[in-house]
Parts: sequence; C-alpha cells; structure tokens
Amino acid sequence: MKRGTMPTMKDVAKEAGVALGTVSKVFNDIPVGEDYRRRVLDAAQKLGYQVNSYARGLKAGKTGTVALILPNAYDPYFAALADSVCQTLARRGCRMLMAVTGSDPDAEQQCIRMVEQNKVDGIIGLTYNPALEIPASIPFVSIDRYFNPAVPCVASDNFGGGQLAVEKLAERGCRRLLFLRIGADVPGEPDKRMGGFQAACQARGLEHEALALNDRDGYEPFRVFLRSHVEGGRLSYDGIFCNTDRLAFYVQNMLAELGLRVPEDVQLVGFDGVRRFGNDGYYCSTIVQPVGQLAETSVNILLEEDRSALPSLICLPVSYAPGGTTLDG
Amino acid sequence: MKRGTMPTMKDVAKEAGVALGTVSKVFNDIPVGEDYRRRVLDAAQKLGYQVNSYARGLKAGKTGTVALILPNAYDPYFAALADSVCQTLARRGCRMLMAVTGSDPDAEQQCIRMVEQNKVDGIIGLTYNPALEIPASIPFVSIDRYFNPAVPCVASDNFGGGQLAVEKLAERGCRRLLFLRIGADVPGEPDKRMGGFQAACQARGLEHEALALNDRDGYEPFRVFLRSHVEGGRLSYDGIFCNTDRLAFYVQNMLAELGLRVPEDVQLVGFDGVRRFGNDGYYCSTIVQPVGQLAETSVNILLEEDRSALPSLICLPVSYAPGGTTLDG
DNA sequence: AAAATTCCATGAAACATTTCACACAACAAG
DNA sequence: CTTGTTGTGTGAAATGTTTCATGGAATTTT
Repeated sequence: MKRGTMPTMKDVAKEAGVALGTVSKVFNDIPVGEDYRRRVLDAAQKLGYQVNSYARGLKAGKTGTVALILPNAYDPYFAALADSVCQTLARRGCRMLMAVTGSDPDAEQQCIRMVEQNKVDGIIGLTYNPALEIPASIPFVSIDRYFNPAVPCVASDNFGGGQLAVEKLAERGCRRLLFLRIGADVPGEPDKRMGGFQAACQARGLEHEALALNDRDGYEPFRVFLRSHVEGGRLSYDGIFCNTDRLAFYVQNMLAELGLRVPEDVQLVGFDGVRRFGNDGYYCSTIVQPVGQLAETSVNILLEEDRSALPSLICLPVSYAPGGTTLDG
Repeated sequence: MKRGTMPTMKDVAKEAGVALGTVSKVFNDIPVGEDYRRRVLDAAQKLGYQVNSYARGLKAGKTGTVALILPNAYDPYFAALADSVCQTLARRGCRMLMAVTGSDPDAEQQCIRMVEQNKVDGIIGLTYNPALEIPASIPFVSIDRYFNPAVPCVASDNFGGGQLAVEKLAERGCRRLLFLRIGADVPGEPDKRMGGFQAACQARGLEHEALALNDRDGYEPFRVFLRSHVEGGRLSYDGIFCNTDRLAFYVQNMLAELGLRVPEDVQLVGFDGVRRFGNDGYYCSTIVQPVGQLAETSVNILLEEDRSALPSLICLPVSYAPGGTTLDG
C-alpha cells in the first residue's frame, strides 16, 4: 500500500494473509470462518480501511444511496420530511442525495436524470410535473402525487384529514363551515382534503362552502371574500378549514383585521402540522401529517427487495392538534 | 448492448464508430474534432447514454458530489442553508449528499466517516464536536465553527451583527440594553455576537447587561430574570438583543405575560433572519444572516482548485431587517 | 518533394470492488 | 481404505470509466 492513498481490499488481504474474496465476504456479511473474519477485521482496523462505495457501486449495482427530490428544502413541511427521510435512511445504512427543483417541471425532470446518473438505489420524489418521465430502471416512490398504479405513492390520508377537520370543528360548536384552498393546479393527493371536508359536512348536514384558488391568484381574493361575508360585525361562517397552515396563518391575520376574534367568533383549523422554528408550537389548530411515517413508509417501499407486488397508494393516518385557534378544553 | 441495461461508453463508441477514448473526451470537455464530437453526441442521444458517475469516481477520484453535515434539517436556519447549498452546488454541476447528526458528537464523526467512504469531493460541516477529526484526504469547510487555521471556516460577521443590533436599538431610542443568549456551550463563531454587543454598548456609553445560558437550562431562567427586573410596571431595560430569533420569540411572549408592550415599552432584536414558513415574514426585528452568501462562499472554497493558500476564516456581512418588534419608521 | 512537426484518434491498462467457478480439506458412507 | 459429499477459502474475470503511450495522417518547414 502506497503512502498517502486510501488502503484497498488488496492491502487488507495482504495484511491479514487471506484472499481478496475473503475480505470482500467479510464486508458483505457473507459467512466466513470466525478466525478469518477476525484476521480481516483486525487488519482493516489497523490500516483504517473503508469500503470504496464507488467501486462497490460499479460492480454490484447497489450504492447505498437514495435520492430525495423536493421543490425546496426551506418550506417547513419539506424540511421536516427531508430530515425524517435522512434519518430513516441513515438507520438503514443508506445515504441521502438531495435535489431541489423549485417546483419547475423541467428542473424536476433534470433532477431525475442527474440522480439517475449517480446510480442511486432509488428515488423519492415530491414533484409537481404530472407528465414526469419516471425511469423504469430504478425504484421510484412518489410522495403526495399519484401517477399510475405502477408508481407507488405515499401520502397522508388527506380525505380523512378533511373529515377530521370538520368533525373537530363541529364538536366545538361550529355549524356553518368554510373551506379555503390555495395551491398549484396540478392534481395531487392533497386535493382530497376538500372532498373529505364536503363529504363530512354533508354527512352531518352542515351548511358549508368552499373557495379554491391557485397560487398565482395570491391571498388577496381570500381577504375580499371574507370581507364580503361580514354582516353586522359577524362572519357568515363560524368555522374555517384551510388546506395549509400557512393559509390558516394568513386568514387569521385577515380575520383580526376584520375585528373578528379567533377562536371566539370563528374557529380555524389548518393542515400540515407545521411547527414554529421547526420543532416548537403549532401556528394554529391543525391536522398533523405523519411526517415520520411518510418517510419511513417511503423508504421501506423503496428498499423492498420483492418488487413484484407493490402497493400503488398508501394513505397514512393524520391526527388533530389544538393550536389555539379552536375552542379546545 | 444488452437490452434492459444502461448503455455504456463502449456502446456509444460502437454506435458512433469511434474509439472509446474519444467518447470519454467528449464527455469531459476535452477538445475533439467537431465531426467526432457530433457523431458521439448523436449516438449518445440515440442510445440514451448517461455517464456512470460511479465508474468515473472510481477511476478519476472526482465524483461531483459534496456532503453537507448538519445537526438537523428542520431548524429554519439549517433548512435555509441546506436549500442554498443544494442550489449552489447544482449550479456548479454537483450533487449534494446530506447527513444529519442530531448535534451528537459521535454521530458527527460517524457521518464524516460515512460520507468519506462515499468518496465525496468535499464536506461542508456544521458541527458541534470541537474535537472532531477532520479527514486530511478530503477538502473540508466548516460553517460557524472555527477549528484551526488549516480548516477554512465560513461564518456571518457575528461580532458586527452584535454591534449592528446595538446600533439599531440605540438609534431607536434605547438607553439600557440587555443581551440574552442561549445555546450549546461548545465555543463557536456565534458566541462573538455577545462581544459585538458589549463593545458597541461601551463605545456608546450605554448601560448594558448580559445573561448567557446553556440549552440545558431551558428558557425558564429568562422568565425569572425578566420578572425580577420589572419595577412599577416598567422593565429596567428598554432594548433587548437576543442571540437567536427563537429566543426573541420566547422573550416576546414573556414580556407580554408581564404586561409589557413590544415595541412601545421594550424593543427587541433577534438574530438569524429566520422566516415564517420558510419564506414569509420575520418573527421579529432581526439581524439577518446572509444564508445565500454563506452557501456560495463555502462551496467556492470547497471546490477551489488551488488549495495551497485558503483563508482560515471568512466573515460575511449581516444586515438588519425590521420585524415589528422595534420602532421603525 | 522530402523531412520534421503537430495534431489527434486509438485502445490497452488501471481503478477497487463483487462474483463465481474451482480446488482443497474434512468428513461421512460404503 | 476408497469414494462421495459438503463446506469454504481462493483468485481470476468483470464492472464502466479515465488516462496515457502510441502511431497514423495532416500540416508545416527546409
């Protein structure tokens, strides 16, 4: 072994006085005589040997690296997801390659090509391009967006979350509910929140209305809408369900501007379970997405050995967390 | 080329009717006859060829991947940094491998070994283990923590930030200043915020005091301290500088509990420039860290070809942003 | 026009691993 | 004592690149 370079398996083999293949077996948990195993591990320890995962990847095809493709890493929901995925992968001895797309369809496609080139063992994608070309040669799991039965999709139980929000608001005395939605206009699992809201309202015979807008429209139309529904200092609704915590936050400010008190006059429930400073309180009462489970499930499916019968959609249970914008005991 | 497998350079060479080396040159931007270049690119296009960066990494040593090691990905400052680093690297044609440590010294060391094994081209570390063993074989840039002159460290101008906070508070009429600090007790660049605060107060002849606590103590001691400094409904201080936005947020709540109005009775400045929901308003008036520049600078130093004369510490200018907790015009 | 020089495509070797056919030893069965 | 069987270490081949010494063609020089 030359000085200054990293030791190789060959060096370890020589040091331990065993064959190259034996060293390989030891580092791949292939049964080997206990005495041999010891000798190899001792030699490796002494030389400071570490497997070169690029050489391994070249021959074996497996690289122990998984790519996570996200719109961005700063949005707290995405950040929490990235953190969870990274931890989950580490627990399974894998590394995480991260790529951010800025929600740009072309960038998404390019990211996929980029990480594909890097020979990752799989891709977890949180993408918005409905026409995304998903590589057939490499396992892919989608979060929050369903493509087709052949592409496993992991998501929160968005429909159930919509129902849960209605249930909680109704339990707390609300009778006239409003659903507010903002987001991209590519169809995705999160859109089912509205369906759950409507189904639950109908089942309970509650008055309800919905206003669904696109990101491009901004938040102003909500303000206009709310203002036009105030009569005699009272809002026509006593409960509002927003499709994201961020929207709920804006709405809370708008209501304050209109002189309406939350939660006394209007109760408010958001969605996501986003936390202040990443790990502190909630911004509002909210339907919490099981971020840890989303990560865990995605990774499990991605690394599943038997890929012959994978689920096409998995919905994970959401929960309710009070955050001061509802009348909780 | 066998069906179902990825095409290799050899396949491209055969398809294009050129030699293997020629194909390699084309994909490494090594000058090659224009007609050859065309033929190769056409063939690659036709076959859907992509360089196998593991094979490349094996032979060339360069892998086009950089590792980012962070305590976690959900804290908004870290999340913003991760996002910026990822974007900066993408712009330079590199991928980002991310590892989270949970601020555990052992985990930090293990992360380094893990990514080292992955043959990354460099490591950007945001670590807390002062005794961290930094691999000599691989470029390393530290953010916010200075190890020794041989390890380049990139940080905000924390001292200047402390001064700036005092300056802004003084300009807005504050005369009796308080510095509050919470954090780990490993020494790091962020500790200089206090030095800047004190220097600026002395230079201006302002009354001032400081309370520096450890994470373990929690926030309660601050509450006790503040309460004990209220006399006749007035706080002994009219300006508070907190070493993080998060602390400032807590302090804001504590002040409200004490019946003190912000900013009328007490003005408050935080540090970090952390944004609500990752990209919305600030939590408080704050000293903003230049996250984009931190990322850019770190990457530049990391990928610098000539590693003979690297800076040992680079401080980047911070700025002030009003956030409602100060009396700004 | 011949010689010298430049240019540039060529393809074999090297990189660090995994895999697999092989051989050898040990042991059981006939 | 021979034959068959099992178990396990061995080392060559293969993986897809980059690099570099080589040589042939084109161009310049004398």
